[in-house]
Amino acid sequence: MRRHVTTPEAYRFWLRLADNLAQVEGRGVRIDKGYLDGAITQVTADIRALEAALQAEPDFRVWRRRFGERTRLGAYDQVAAVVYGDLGFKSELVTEKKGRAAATAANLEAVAAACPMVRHFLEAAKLRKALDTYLVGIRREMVQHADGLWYVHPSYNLNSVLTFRSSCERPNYQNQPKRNPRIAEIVRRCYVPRPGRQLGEDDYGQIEVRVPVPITGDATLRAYVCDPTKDMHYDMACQLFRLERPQVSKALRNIVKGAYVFATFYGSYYGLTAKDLWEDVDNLDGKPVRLEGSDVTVRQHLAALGIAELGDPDDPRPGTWAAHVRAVDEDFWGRRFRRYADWKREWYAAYLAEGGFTFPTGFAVRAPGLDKKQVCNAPIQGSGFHLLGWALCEINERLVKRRMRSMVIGEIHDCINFDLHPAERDDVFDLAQRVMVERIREFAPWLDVPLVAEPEAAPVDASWHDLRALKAAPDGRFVPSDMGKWEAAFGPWANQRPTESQGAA
DNA sequence: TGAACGAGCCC
DNA sequence: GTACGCGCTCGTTCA
Repeated sequence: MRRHVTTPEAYRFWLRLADNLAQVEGRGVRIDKGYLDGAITQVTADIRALEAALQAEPDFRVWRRRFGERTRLGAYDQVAAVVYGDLGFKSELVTEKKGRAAATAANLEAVAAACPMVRHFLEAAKLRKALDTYLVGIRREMVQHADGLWYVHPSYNLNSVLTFRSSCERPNYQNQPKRNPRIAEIVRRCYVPRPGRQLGEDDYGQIEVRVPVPITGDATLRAYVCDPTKDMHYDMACQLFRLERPQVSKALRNIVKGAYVFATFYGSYYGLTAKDLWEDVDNLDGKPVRLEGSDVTVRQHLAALGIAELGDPDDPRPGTWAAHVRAVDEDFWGRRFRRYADWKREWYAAYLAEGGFTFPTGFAVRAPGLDKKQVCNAPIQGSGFHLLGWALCEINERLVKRRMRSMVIGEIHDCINFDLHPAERDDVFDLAQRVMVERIREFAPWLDVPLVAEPEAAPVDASWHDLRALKAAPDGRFVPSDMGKWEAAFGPWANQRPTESQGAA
């Protein structure tokens, strides 16, 4: 029987990463204090306005009657008690421990159409999250440097995650809002580069799909990440919704990617994914999703095929959406990704027999009582982060050794964040490309699939919200992927050079 | 005062 | 038979 012991190389790598992340913490990320103070004032006022509108609704009298002086306009349990207890709406979801009607956005969204009070509550709740967790959280952690400017110093941990990823706190730089455009702008505009410089990122593309290829040996997954003409999210969208690829919009592909493909790889199943898909295609920011280049909604299209209802996920009757997604699940694991499914079974069985498992990066887990999902996800998520961590070490050490002015200022699991000197921008992205895509094989010789690095940059002196994708031009320089959009938004690309006083590199 | 809970944000 | 992976931070409630 194999004994699972972390290798000396893995220990050395972990200490090296701790050293490099300590340097990253020491530098910190600059904050636009003037903007932050203004944003706190503005968002506070916006919340007050929504609270006033909420209180003006007739339904609010019921809330007031129930809670009186204890009324808290932001309390989830209060709005749930009023809506599901007093106003007669039926709750679809219950809380985990106490089994009460859940006040989640997913549950309340169904009520909001008929109840303006709930609509105001949900809108205010989003802004409160932005204000309390993010804006006020940033201000609490902000310190002034000798240059007179303000910075936060997010702290990275390498000892708190089961899968040997990092975590981050005070503030958590790894969960700053991104998906909701309005909230993302409010918060990300706080983060700015040092004067005369620009923020940059380099992301590992699809790392969580590439890493399992050598681990599981799945040939279908290998083809998806090696053949640029293949796209598994489009393929799954076609299969799930019985469409041809030109009929699948980007929006529908993204829904399938998050609500089906990744969820299923992570261990979910049709009982949950069918419900999420059913709801998501009917409500993308309040609107139903339509077929590409057509007025027909996805729900209408399914109805025309004879699939008109979700059905009971626990007992799916033929002709329901749940039964259809169950059949897709069976095809997903039984045919399409058969080898991946076999690997999961074998990997978990070996864990039960041996009491542990070892990542390809040399990290060993010896812990009883882990379930199959944890055991199968850990080596993939953890190893993906280790690739990023090794690249961060190489890049940071090189930038320091060459006394470059550009610096690594953060890390978010599969991406590295930079504060760039404009004159060094191309050198940094070139270095990152070579380390992340080519030299990474020195660290991970087991990696037998190509990796891709996806660079992004914001204009000089612009905020984290203004990042845009770059691509390598034939001359080796990095230019905006969409030059037209860049220049429409930010002016001539030629302006993204160092100022006179900064000189050349 | 601290733990538990429920909620929402990220990859 | 399966039954969404890994984190951090917030406000409220309750002992």
